[in-house]
Amino acid sequence: MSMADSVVVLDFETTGLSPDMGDRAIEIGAVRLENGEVVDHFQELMNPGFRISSFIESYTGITNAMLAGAAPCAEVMHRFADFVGEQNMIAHNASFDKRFLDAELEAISRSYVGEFSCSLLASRRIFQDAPNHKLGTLVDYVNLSAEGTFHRALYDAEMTAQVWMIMLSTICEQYAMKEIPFSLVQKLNKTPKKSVHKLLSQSASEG
DNA sequence: TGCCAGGCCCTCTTTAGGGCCTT
Repeated sequence: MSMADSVVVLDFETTGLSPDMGDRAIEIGAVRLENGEVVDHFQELMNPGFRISSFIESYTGITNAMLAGAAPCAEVMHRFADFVGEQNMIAHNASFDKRFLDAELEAISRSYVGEFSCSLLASRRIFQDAPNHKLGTLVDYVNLSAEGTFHRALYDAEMTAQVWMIMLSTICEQYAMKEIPFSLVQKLNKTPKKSVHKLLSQSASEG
């Protein structure tokens, strides 16, 4: 895996489900993967400028008291944009995190050039026998030891990264491939389930 | 103030509905 194939696995905690409805990020966590290893990480709380609901406090464990002392979203997102650089990104249900990344970066007139791939869409194709494809379920399914707290940004990003790497290893073993280019995972994300085997077989035979 | 999404995927589908995922 070359430098160009290193990726940032990220996860947002937010005030709700939709930036279009006024929801904001309250925490960003991320790890950078190179050669199948975590080589860097990022985690910061950020103050959205208003009180978060008791539901979000209990869901995430992030309290209004914790956010009162946090830097504003704008300041944190500038640092995160620098962390991401030009790299591609992965998230579990990437469409969710992408919406918040887009909204928070637009608010500070920053942008990114990397592309997203989704571990949820990939797992639905590769781990078709999993009971469901929630992150916590997949962590159990691939026999990872879960010794942290879910619904905190860095921990969820770390777990997503571990599940992601096991997914790639599973593909490599089943199809005798040495590496999985990011472009192939993006194709996989959009391939109908019934065509996944054909896609991976052809990719393997093309070297 | 309070409203509260959206993309994917299946099926009893395509003139649609509902479950799964994310906070």
